[in-house]
Amino acid sequence: MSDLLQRLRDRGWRLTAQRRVIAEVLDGEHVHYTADEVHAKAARRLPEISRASVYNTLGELVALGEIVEVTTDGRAKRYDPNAHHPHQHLVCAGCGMMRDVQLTQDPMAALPEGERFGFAVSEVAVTYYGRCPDCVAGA
Amino acid sequence: MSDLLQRLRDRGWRLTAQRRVIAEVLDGEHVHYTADEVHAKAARRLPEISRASVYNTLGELVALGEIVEVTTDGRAKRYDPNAHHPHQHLVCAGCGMMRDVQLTQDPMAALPEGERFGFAVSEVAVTYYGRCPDCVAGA
DNA sequence: GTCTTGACTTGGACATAGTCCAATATAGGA
DNA sequence: TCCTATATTGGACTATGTCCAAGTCAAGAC
Repeated sequence: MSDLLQRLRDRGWRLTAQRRVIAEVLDGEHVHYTADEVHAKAARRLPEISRASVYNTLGELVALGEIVEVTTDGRAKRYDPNAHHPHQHLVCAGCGMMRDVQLTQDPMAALPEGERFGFAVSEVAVTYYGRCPDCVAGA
Repeated sequence: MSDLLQRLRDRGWRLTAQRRVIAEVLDGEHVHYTADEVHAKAARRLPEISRASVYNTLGELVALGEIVEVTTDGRAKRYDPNAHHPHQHLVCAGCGMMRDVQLTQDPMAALPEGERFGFAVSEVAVTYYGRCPDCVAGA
């Protein structure tokens, strides 16, 4: 993620303070923040940053393939900066916490040709649901 | 689905006109309506039905395991009455249309023990994304 | 058939997540 | 330093979903 700003500059992005702060917030190992969480964390460094800029920037980063939008429940979308390493997600049904997981089989291979109904299938998302150790202990 | 009303009655449900109409709307082969779509279709038969009743009834049916709530994008949740036959979903990124699909491998088997991080994993959802024949032709 | 009662329904206010837009500010090239 | 296309801003607006007090009604008791 450290060279993200360089890649964006190479693509003709204007490097504003807002974009820089948002990129910094997303820089981390197992980060899956909602747009509002990104906004709150960004605002600690740049108090006047607007929600609109956060939504704009996240949308642009998704379009560029630098981050991935993840929807697990019907709540807020989360943004996953680990876009360059294919992986799936494990979600706690209690607290919503998310972890990246690696599968031993390619899920795309599990969908036979006869079940594609003429679709041009391009992506697959696998989400596991359960209770994290904290929520199991708490319940 | 035809015996759904009987099952509900057996569980002590009051059989109201609203619940009957909602159950009828959900009765179909490959139906994946949003709550608002269910409300619109129900209102054609029972014009005074309220949105609150639709949300209440759908929530109760989900809790009873008679239908399954499906979230694919960040938009409205969809409700899948095909709850008694395990399956996954294929979604058109263009128009949002959904199909049920059967996989050749159990996706739960693809998550090794070492990737469970102490979670009590109970469910898995696999969603394939692509473009349906109509959207491919239209684009 | 009528009564009774607790479960169900209703409309509207409220909450949350996200989008849109016109006015303003600014990064970066000339 | 200036210019201008691009980015940011606040606030209004939309979509989806939740909550609640008041009124209604299904179905068991008689």
